[in-house]
Amino acid sequence: MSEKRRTNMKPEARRNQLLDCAQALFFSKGFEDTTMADILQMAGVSKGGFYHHFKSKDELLFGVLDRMAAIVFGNMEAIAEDTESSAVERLRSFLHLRSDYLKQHDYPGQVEFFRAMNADQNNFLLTKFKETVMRFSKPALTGIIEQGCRENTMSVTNAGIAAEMIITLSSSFDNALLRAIEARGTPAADEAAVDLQDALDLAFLTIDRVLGLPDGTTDFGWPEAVPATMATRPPV
Amino acid sequence: MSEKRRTNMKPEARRNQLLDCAQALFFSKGFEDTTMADILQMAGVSKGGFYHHFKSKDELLFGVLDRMAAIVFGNMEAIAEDTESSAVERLRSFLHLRSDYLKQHDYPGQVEFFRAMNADQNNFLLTKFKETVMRFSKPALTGIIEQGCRENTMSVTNAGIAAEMIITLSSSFDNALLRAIEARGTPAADEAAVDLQDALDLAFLTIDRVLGLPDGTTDFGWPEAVPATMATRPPV
DNA sequence: CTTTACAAACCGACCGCCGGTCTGCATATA
DNA sequence: TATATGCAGACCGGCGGTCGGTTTGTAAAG
Repeated sequence: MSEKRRTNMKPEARRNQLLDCAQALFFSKGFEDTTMADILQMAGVSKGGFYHHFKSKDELLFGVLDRMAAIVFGNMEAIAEDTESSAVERLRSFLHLRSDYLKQHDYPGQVEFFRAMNADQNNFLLTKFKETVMRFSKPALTGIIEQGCRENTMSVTNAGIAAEMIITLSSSFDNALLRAIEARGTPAADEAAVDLQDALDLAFLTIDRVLGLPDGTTDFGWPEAVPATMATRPPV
Repeated sequence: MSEKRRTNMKPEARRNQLLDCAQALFFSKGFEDTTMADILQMAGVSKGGFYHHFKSKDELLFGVLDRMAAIVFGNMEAIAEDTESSAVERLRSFLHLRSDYLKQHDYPGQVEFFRAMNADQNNFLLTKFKETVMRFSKPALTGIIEQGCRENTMSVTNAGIAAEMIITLSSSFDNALLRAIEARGTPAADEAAVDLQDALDLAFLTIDRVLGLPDGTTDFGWPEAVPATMATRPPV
């Protein structure tokens, strides 16, 4: 009668499948609103099966983030190992990684993603995501700054601390971005767009000044970012 | 037989009592690890009684934070309404609110508090705390910066955005502070202390430069902060 | 080509707990 | 006594996680 189909898979394959399902669900429904039952149903595996591969739901999240980071920051190694270019050039490349990524992928989707990540229910996910970004990008940026100091184009007393500050700064305009996204299609949209542009400009101006570079050396790398953001469809 | 003691209280009194209990528990055990049962037991009230005054556990947290902020940022109004002093003086006063608070209260306790707040289980609490700080302090700081622009001592294009950035910056050394706290009593303590000092210095240097002030204009306001931190007792 | 043996993958009923609801009672005031 | 409201506590659905047991792949022994 009822077919009790069962598919044994190799550990790595099953692990990846579970990570796939979890990633899709976490980033659509949110971390807290995704239940183990959701994941199990989507993967077609039982509770016992799941907990054979992961020891908790949190670990599953960490697995997702680490896997993502490994992919997203793949380009970073090229910059990190680039010994030809000047420190300033490498810094600019580094800072453009984010905008390059945004431009190359479906931007409206990214905006929705950002919106979802900043909801209360995704607090934990967002924090862990930021931690992951910090972990993966700090070493490379530190190296760049150290090179800049050796070349006398940058001047800081502690490259690691400066790197940390810059990575923090890179998300200092998140608030403005979130407000701009929420303001799409409302009367407050124009003011929010100006604020967002100001926030972007100020963030990179600050990076210049922290490192002792001339104003205007660094930029977001996507001049049309603000209009592009405002042009995405507001949610119904 | 069993005495069914019951104490009807005035709504405001009961509300405050519940906030007191919740505050004590949230900041000792953490938000997620504090159950409703814990709070109810401590307050000596039933579930029905509690939910008559608050509609959820989250709302209780918001109540705690708002009440705290109203007290902690009480001093800020004096600065905000101070029309005598120069913008730079007011900025310095504003930035010293944090160190003044730390100095005046039991510092080892504050360190433990900070440590606890940064644990995973308090993620939500910490985020909401930061949001509250932002909400309460941004208007005052914006006003100060606007004054500074009028007086031509500061130069920014968007005072509100600059204020937001500075408030973000003020917690940019949280990472270094956390590492230093965790390193107390270990061989890595000295290096962590140097990093922390560097992070503090860089944060305020950055504030100077964001606002176009001479280097060294602003500071944390507590030169002995780092040794004082390292001297607190590490946990067993 | 079996048979046997064992580890690994997997199942799903079950558990403890948590935040929140609901019905109804106790108490203060008029 | 009538009414409003502070309050009690049994109850609920759902959650993440556990555990004893079953199925499956595999490889050595017969």
